[in-house]
Amino acid sequence: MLDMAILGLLEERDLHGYEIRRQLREHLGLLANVSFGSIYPALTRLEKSGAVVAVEGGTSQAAPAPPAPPTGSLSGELAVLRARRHPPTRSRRGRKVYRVTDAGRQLFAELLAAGNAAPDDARSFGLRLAFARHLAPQGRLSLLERRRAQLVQRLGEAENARDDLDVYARSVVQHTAEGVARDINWLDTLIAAERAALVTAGSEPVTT
Amino acid sequence: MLDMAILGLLEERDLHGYEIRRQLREHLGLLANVSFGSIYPALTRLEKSGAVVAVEGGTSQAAPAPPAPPTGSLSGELAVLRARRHPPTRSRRGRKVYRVTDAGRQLFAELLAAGNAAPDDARSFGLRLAFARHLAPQGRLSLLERRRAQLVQRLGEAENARDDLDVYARSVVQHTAEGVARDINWLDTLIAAERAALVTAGSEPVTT
DNA sequence: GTCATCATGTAAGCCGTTACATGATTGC
DNA sequence: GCAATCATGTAACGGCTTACATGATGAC
Repeated sequence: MLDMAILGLLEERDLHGYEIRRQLREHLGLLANVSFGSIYPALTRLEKSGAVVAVEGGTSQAAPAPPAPPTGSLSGELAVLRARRHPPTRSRRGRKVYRVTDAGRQLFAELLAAGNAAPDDARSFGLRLAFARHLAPQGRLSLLERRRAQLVQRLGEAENARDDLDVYARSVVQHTAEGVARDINWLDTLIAAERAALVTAGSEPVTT
Repeated sequence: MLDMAILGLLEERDLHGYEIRRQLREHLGLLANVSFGSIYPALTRLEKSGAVVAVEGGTSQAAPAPPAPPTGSLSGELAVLRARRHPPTRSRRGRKVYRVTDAGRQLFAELLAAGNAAPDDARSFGLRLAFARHLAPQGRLSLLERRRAQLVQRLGEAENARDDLDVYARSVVQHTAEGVARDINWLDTLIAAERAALVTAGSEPVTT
């Protein structure tokens, strides 16, 4: 899961470990507490497996990045600008900047599509959805629908909402259930949007 | 954390591993997927450390349970009734039924109070709150307030809500933030209730 | 010159998982 | 008598955390 997150971030632009962590915590919010003790080994692993390479950065800033699909990605450009803001000067010592390889991109695609039935928890779902733009339209749709089905089931099972719980336990259970219901509504709007996009895609170009 | 959950459940009534698991998934919803591979070792560990004992059950049903503080616990009694519903007959083979000891109760109290500053994640907080009735009023209050502070902080940090995210990532971040805000509101009502209870406790007996 | 921040890494260990192995009891 | 469910346990491994160790750079 961490691997997927790292590859996903590197798909936008080249990064070093320290930066990756920051992106993870600020950017995504999910995986907020991921520690260096996880990231560096993960990067080493990915490098050994050929999914990423360390570009002896110097001044070489972000790769042009994959031609960037028209799907709303001024994000990349803005990011480059911001990165330039506090001066890139010289490559501060070590700073191993990593770049994703073709193999890495493929691995990312697999990881993203994987768990295509595996009961993914909230975190892994959130992460996948955050990278959903790298997914084919149907892939997005099935991701959303799968998640929805899971939540519906969970809600159903919780319907045995025991009344033999004390105030506190009951409050927790109830609040959780409401949260799940809310998530389902959210998913419904997303699913509707995807469906709409799928339909219009046939006739006219999508305008995000 | 599992230990705490197990002890908490055993504090209501004696249980065997299989039942514990069911309670965990149906009852609490949290820790829904906890597996036997976790539970049995945990029970063994707890038994070795003297926190629980295996009562060679036979027909000996739930212990009278600790005198049960007046704080709304008809739950225990109802539970005993239900347990009796599908016939206790004879003790089906192995069925190691565990009972919490005094040491176990003390351990539970410690575990419950612990992390009294440790940034507890949603799960561990939910679990603690679910067992909040075993906590002193001030303990409950500080549990709630600590959690609230954490969430507020998290929301604050997320306020750097980047606008350079694509549709999907942004949706995830936003939805998550709304969820946190919702949690804070919930905590506020709980905190208010606790405060009110604290105040009235001085003058008249609490009527839950 | 010293402190905060940036930056990388290693080692030990926790907490849980999956997969496997086994067997009793009940219902049909 | 066979399957489904109840019930307990073990072994291997995975992923992430904490704590530790190290050092460069920039600000003041």
